[in-house]
Amino acid sequence: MTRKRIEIKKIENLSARQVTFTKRRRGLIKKAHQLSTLCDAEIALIIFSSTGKLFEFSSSSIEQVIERHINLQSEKRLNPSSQQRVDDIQCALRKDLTDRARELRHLRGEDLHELNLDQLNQLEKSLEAGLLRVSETKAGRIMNEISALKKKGVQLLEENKQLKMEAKRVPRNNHLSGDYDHSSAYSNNNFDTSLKLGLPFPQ
Amino acid sequence: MTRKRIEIKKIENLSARQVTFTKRRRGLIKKAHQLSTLCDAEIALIIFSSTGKLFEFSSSSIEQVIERHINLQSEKRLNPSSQQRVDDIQCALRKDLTDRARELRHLRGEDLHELNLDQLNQLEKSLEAGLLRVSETKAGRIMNEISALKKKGVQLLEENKQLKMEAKRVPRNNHLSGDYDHSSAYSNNNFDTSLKLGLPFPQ
DNA sequence: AGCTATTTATAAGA
DNA sequence: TTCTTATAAATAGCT
Repeated sequence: MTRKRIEIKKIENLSARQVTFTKRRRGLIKKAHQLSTLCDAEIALIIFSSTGKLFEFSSSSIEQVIERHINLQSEKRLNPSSQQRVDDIQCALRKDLTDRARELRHLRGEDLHELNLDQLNQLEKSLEAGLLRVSETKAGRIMNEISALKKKGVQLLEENKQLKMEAKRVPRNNHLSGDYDHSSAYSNNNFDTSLKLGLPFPQ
Repeated sequence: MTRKRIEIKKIENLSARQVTFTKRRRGLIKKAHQLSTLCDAEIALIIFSSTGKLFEFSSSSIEQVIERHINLQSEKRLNPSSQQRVDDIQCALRKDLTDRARELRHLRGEDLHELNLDQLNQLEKSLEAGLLRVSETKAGRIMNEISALKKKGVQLLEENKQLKMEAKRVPRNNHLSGDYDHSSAYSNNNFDTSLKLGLPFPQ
């Protein structure tokens, strides 16, 4: 609907998806409001983001609209008792849980026999994309840690110099330990960070 | 929104209202569908016309979306007397669900900022392992398909030979088409299976 | 969060 | 109701 026409299928890029979700969600709710006002309609709109966050709009009480909807539907199936409803909820929850568990198993490479070649291909692509992102994030994190450590090293070095200068000026009356020169440990800018970070590879 | 801008208030003219209702209802449902598809959101849309007619859209089961909505709202009220145990169960289920959702997002490389370096390392290892298994499974599947195709090829070749021999014995009174030698298509054991399987790479 | 170039949606008219 | 069209509104890609 703008700079470029887009295909209506899941937006793979996370941040783009989030931006679009925010924009279109607002648009959708606005349209729902307009329709209810213009045409005197009763509307309930429930939106769960992929992260599980809830957004909703309703021309009146959303409960009321849902109630009305349920009534209409359940003239066929008897008005479900509250116990029945609780059971339904648990059933739905369990189903969601099972679905996600299956998805997780597949992502871990388990129960792959359930999948056909197309699905395997898709899974493989998804894993590759995820792995790429994780690796990139990790690399960024490591670089940050290295920078931080280097900075700290320089700081310590400075501090050390200061201390030594002061020590020269002041006659030493006490011989506290730990007073030797640490600078050599930091003089090499490429000191081994991997040990401190528990990395799988040395720098 | 078109020939003329209209004010968002109830359309008094009945037929104009009905026309607008029809058009905008379609538009709204279309937008809801697009949002659910583009952003992987779960959406339920319930519309009652002023005449009481019901229209609805839902990305999955509308009941399921409503259940989910009710769940969130009704943790507070909903037979709070006896159902503490039920609530506990649901609470646990929902927690599981959230945990798994988070895990899935991480495996897809989303929301990685939540993780520390150790967790990222672990995640990376898990993804690598999963990817390896998927790739292996896929390779195995492909090999099977290739074997099956080869076997089929050999079979056809045999059949073809048989037919040709019979054709020689029997004086040909009819000249049905499709009677030429297919064997060349299969004589090369390394014929390109990837085309038939729609693989991302040629063998 | 804003900004536009475009795409969509749609009010009015046929 | 359906189609057409002029115009308003929504929004994808950028910044």
